Amino acid sequence: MTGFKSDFLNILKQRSFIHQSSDLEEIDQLAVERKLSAYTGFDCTAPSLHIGNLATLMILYWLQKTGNKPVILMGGATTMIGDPSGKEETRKLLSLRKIKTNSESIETLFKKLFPSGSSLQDPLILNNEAWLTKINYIDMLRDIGSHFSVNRMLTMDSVRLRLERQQEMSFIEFNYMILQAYDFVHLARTWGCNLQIGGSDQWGNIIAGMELGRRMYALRLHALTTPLLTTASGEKMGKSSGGAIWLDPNLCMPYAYWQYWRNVEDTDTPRFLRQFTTLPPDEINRLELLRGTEINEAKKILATEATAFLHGREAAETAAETARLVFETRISSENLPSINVTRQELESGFGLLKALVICKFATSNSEARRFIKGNAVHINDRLIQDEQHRLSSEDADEKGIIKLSLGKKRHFLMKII
RNA sequence: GGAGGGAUGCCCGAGUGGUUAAAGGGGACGGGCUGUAAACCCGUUGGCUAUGCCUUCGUAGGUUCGAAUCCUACUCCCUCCA
Repeated sequence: MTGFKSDFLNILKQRSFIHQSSDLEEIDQLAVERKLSAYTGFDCTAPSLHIGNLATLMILYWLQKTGNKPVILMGGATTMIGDPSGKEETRKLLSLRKIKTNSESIETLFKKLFPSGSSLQDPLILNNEAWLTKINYIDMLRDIGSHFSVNRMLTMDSVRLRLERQQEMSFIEFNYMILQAYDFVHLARTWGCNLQIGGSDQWGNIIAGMELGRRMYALRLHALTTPLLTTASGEKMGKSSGGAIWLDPNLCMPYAYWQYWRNVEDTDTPRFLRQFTTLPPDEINRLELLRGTEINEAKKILATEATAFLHGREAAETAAETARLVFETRISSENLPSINVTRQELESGFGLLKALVICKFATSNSEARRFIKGNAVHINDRLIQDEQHRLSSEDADEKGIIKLSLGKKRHFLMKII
């Protein structure tokens, strides 16, 4: 019904992943013949990817699932330059060491998400450091630079928007596009890549690569971008409660990740179900029709499925169960974040303020005081208004657990041992 | 190389000698209403051993009873001219 011959494009269409593309018919044909080899490049500006990267990851997942080959490119070298696309100002240059540790930590995610067997569809994980750092400047200018028109580059959004706003654009950033274009051509020649996938802000960089391939070697390369992810209220996705939602479980626990999806806006739920779960379309259609409070059922499924995709089924079920106990039965689950406290430590006087700082609800005693003043702090569901309160075994339940709560949603356990 | 403008809290931005821990807005967080939603209303948004003390308006000095505000030097950014 969606009109493509390949499963790959049909799925992408159904799940609203296609924003812009080069010749879809050709991509369709390649996918049918299982000759599609698509790459996405990832910046190494942070130690983990975040929710904003998820759409491209999902596409790579479907690509592999439908019998084509995903190629993941770590931007070890391009991160040294800094992509100006979609950014209002120059990003500070990262130290080479930082980039290295970032790329290593991101790579572990890919190894987990795209396990290798020994088939043709095994993912390829590469780092452009391998070739870009070996380039000689004069050769580069003669072989590659000569194919680029500055006139044309100035019309690209990444450059044009900066110029129009009279914002600084350094020469190093101006070159970013050329390096990414070269990456595409290199991957095409060396590994047979014929498609590049990216967020919508990558369109200019991607077609620069397509054009370079055509000019240098008459290659037929293709482009596909995903819509920029925003929430219904128009915010960039992935920002919440003071920061990005990271994909690395060490930076964002599965429980917190589950909570993020549980708390999305109603109007986003159907789209997120399609994009970030692998549920069959029938099931999604059914969930989309839920309205009012029933939509909470859909959100729970969204949370569990999205978490399962990233952290595995078991972690997702645990998170779901923890949430169910905490929110629906008010029993504190053992799986909430916690620390152990000895009875001795407790008896020697354990201030509530200190406890709130330890469990990271507050960053200072002053902030903890403010929370208490604002009626935000509960111990075992009992409102505490005395900032001098000292924790004791009397605060614990029969199992010897003290549950600290900040607001309705954040809980932390202190287990007396 | 010459001339001018600027740097304020998470971000934007007002303030040009005392009532300024610094207006206003945004964001974030908390409370209320709800459905762990949105919208809306209210509150908070430097630190501490806390009716007080300490630190903060690019950096380092100085003037003054008193400085984000005045002076000097330095650093960085921007605009115009060459």
